[in-house]
Amino acid sequence: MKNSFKDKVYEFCRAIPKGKVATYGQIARLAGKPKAGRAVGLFMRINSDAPHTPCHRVVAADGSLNGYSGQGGLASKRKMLLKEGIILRGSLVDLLRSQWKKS
DNA sequence: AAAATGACGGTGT
DNA sequence: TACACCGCCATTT
Repeated sequence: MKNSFKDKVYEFCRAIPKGKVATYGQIARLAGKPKAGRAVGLFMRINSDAPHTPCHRVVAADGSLNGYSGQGGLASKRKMLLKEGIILRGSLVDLLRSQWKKS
């Protein structure tokens, strides 16, 4: 209920536009803790995963899909990203073209 | 208060 | 590109 780091993470997570992806480190940075990427991933995992928060649009710094607690796991995540127009290079996301940039 | 946990990031090999 | 190691952090027990 507080405006804690965790809440900010979810907030930014929801701010990711369709067709774009963000890295854990980027969200952490926006939340004010550039090195808290680890914590960010932790929050994604405990999150309700449902469309409430598009945690599937969050990938690792190199574009690799590390994990997904949602249904289907990584396989489903990859599929969703592809469907949203995000370019996938094998198991890696083409960050050069699909990484979200905060205006 | 201290220890354990984990969907990370960067660097070196 | 893949793998191993270390450093960093918030939350929970």
